[in-house]
Amino acid sequence: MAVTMNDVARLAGVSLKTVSNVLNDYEFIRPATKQKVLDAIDELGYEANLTARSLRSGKSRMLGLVLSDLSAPYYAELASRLMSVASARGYRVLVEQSAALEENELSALHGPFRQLTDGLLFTPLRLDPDTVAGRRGSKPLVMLGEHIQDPRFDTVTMKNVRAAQAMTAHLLAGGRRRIAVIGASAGDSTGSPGLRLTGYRRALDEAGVGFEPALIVPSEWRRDAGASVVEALLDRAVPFDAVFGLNDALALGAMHELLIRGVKVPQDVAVAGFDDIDEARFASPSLTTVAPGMQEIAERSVGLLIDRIEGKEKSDEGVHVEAGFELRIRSSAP
Amino acid sequence: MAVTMNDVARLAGVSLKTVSNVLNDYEFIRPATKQKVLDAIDELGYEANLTARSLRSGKSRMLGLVLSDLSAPYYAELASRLMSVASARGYRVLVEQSAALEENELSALHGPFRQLTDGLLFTPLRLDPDTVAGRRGSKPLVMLGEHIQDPRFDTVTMKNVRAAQAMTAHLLAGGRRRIAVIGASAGDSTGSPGLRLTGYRRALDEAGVGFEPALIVPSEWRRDAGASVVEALLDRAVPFDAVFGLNDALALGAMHELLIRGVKVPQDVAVAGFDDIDEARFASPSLTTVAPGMQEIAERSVGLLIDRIEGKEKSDEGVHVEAGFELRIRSSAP
DNA sequence: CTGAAAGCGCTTACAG
DNA sequence: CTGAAAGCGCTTACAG
Repeated sequence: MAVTMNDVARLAGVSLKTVSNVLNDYEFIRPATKQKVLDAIDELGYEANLTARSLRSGKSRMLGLVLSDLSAPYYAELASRLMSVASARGYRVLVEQSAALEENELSALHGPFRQLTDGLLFTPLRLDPDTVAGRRGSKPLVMLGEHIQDPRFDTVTMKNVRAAQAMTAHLLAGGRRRIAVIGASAGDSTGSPGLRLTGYRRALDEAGVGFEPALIVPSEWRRDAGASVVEALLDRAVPFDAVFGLNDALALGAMHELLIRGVKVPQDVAVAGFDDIDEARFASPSLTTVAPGMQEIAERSVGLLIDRIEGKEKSDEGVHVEAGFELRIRSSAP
Repeated sequence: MAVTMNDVARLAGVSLKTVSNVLNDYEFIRPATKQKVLDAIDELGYEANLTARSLRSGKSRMLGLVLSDLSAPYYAELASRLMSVASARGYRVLVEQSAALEENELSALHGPFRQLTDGLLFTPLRLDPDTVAGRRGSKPLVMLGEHIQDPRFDTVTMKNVRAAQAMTAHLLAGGRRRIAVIGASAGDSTGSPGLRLTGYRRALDEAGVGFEPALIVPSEWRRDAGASVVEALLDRAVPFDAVFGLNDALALGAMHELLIRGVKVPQDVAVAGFDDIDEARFASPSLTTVAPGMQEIAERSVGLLIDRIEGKEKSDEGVHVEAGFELRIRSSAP
């Protein structure tokens, strides 16, 4: 059997409560008593049982993280940083993949996953705000991303509109006039696709360039899907002189297909992405993209969630954080 | 307060034990009784408290996964699959990043992380076998990878030597004679670098090509490190006509640097990698690499670990699984 | 088949 | 500053 607090108390010749006091850094404790307890802990190799602590205190010091697919590079890099930040504050992160399925998002929101964790970092792709509001339970919840924009929720997001606008302006400044957008539908106005498309349209308006729906192509945000879309565009003979992929994975897939088809990047077609995943820097040609302040997103979201859990953030309304961004101009769209 | 089993028992008019029996699928239970309990559960929206269950039963239905860095693409893809496989068997995965630091590996092996989980999928990069054997505790442990090769441990690994040999033979068959290996030191013979280097040497021997230590360059297995190594090689004017990167990330970084320096791939220098991450297919040129049976590794390792946890695998000795591999011949080394 | 009781290992009022 | 006791919500022998 494992060593318990009782064993420690017995060896140190004190009560259970005193051991608990030492473990929880209670301050009014005689140094000699504390030392006896510490010695006993050391001698027995005692380690607190986190499950028991969790049952009694109602806190697990675990954060939940729900995202669609951990193997998508943006999520992998984000999850890695979230875990590091959480770890520095004494929390672990339990990840759940939703596969972008509504039922999985729902069960992550109010199922057993939820009671295992003290708070949730939630990246829904399907659920609507009212459903989330209805099922959110009483534990803290921080929304990551922009699928749900609702003042009721704490949210950490990025400057999607302005970043996409800046990137489009950059492409226009380079003389591109027929910029295909991959990863959104022409009618989108909400969520990451819609916001980024809005930024694109604003830049077009500012430059006096007409919006052409045929250049807006929906796609999953994956490499293979980006490649397929370019294939279709080329086969349909829609002329375009730039591709703005709404995330890097998709942009890299698109670029791959262009190069295979003998289209020169950036000479014939410039390519830009969004996310600045590590892969973007090392692609050939290296990918021009938007760096959305991932470290800032990680720090602010974990910080906000833990502050809610620990009662340090008490605002009645949702707290809204928008991380900064930078354009990374590289060879694919100089 | 949350709904408890007591509330369910009261509403259903049965004892606690009966509710527990229903929840745990005990078979000898009157259908009518069972229905009453099920109705009460439904009416109250009862959900079992996993922490309490875990404290009492000693099982958390969580698997630990320790790896150096979740943002490395191979680990991200592997973790994603491990989580899916575990989920299908009713387990969650709690991930811990070690940053390839010995102290982190140690604390993951026998610290609080360990008691939270029923078993561990462990990818150590620093610890030696005796240390692991001494601190492994009593819970099941499955080693992933080849840093530790020791009959005492359950291990799931890949055919490193034969795969590297096959890839090297492929490069030799393409007429390459000066194949630089990036990611190992000339003296390595164990661990992933050592085993893959051994395969390389065997292929050289078989072809009667001499081994040249100057062509073996150590490097972290990351894109940026791969790029730096190529920079150094070119600056030192070491002639080479192929690069075998011991993982894909590094190979892709190396390829990027070659292309920037005006070296043609594959005409001047062929490039091959190891892992077949999704990125390899969409690189330009697409990367020739080894597909190490990642899905098989995920299924076998999770399966073995859960079988150990549930007592279905009782072998006294370590079970050893070696997943198959395939060469993926693409444009970077046709 | 079902019930009453003990106990997993902690934390937390409550006394003193 | 410290002790004795209760209780978090389950599961599991033990009776019946």
